Amino acid sequence: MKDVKEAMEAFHQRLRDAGLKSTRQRDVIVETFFKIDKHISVDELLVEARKQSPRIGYATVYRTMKLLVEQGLANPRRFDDGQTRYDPEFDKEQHDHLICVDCRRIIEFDDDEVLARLNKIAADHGLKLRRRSVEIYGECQVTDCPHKAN
Amino acid sequence: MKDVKEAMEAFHQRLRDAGLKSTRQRDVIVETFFKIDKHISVDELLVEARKQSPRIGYATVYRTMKLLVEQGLANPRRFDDGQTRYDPEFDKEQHDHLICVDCRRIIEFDDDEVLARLNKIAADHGLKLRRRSVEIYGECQVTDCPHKAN
DNA sequence: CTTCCTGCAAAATGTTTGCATTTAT
DNA sequence: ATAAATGCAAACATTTTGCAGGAAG
Repeated sequence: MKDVKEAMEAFHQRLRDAGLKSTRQRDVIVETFFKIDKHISVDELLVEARKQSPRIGYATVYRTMKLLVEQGLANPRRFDDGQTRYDPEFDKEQHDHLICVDCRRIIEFDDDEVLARLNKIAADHGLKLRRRSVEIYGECQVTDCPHKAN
Repeated sequence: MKDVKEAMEAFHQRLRDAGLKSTRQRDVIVETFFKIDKHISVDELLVEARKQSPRIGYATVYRTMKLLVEQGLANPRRFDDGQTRYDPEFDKEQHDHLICVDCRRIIEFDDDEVLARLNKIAADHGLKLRRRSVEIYGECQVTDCPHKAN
């Protein structure tokens, strides 16, 4: 997320629009989420948020992330490790993921050619593409993968 | 799966190669899995398998599916509904999925152009594609979607 | 007769919910 | 004042594990 302030404003606007309340906990969680700007899990987010506000509980993080998803500001992702992770989704194209099976490194990509083709495939089946999820799992061919030895 | 017999033979061969045992339960589960040939969940598989062998437990189904996955005869999939489902993977190209968000219908597809592009993307990042997961979520544009009304 | 497998129940995850209390509007 | 949010613990759903007994090689 390039502009955390902008994201927070969008968030507050959505809260107002929905008649929901702005609270310290939500602000801490959401701001942490946008600042970190990586594929963060609820566990990790809780740890970070507690540095700001130590009494925050799991439930609040879950509820806040659900809210962000509903408001279109975050996307839940589930890769191969059983944890739901979240991506900021604000002023940004949807993107896809390349995951190293050796070190679990996650690389984002966005490829017009793939997307165009997926649109065509959907259309050929009478559907309109609303959302897609493209993940490539690969193994390192170079020696820069820190966990390659495993 | 076109040829269940062939699939079972492959399964038994893998068991032998790995020094594992062939049991009634495994046979029932695996044969059911290959016969059904759809994206089946553990729950559904257990129900079906118990028609053949009523005392089969959850754990055995989980363990058998894990085994099939390890042996490369099944692929776990997780779409948007929180359940792990399995696809047979035998003598068959890996394929991808188009999911109708209105009726949850799942259409399989396999597109060389997409695959070629994904291979290139992986290579460009120094990885070798080992596996991919491509899902398109779309909404019906025609009137043949049974749950469109929802 | 040894090793592996099964079924059960218990444990371990990850996530959601109910409720009394607190907080924002 | 009212409605919504929090934190805690309990409930849930799914998957994994420990173990005693049973079956396969």
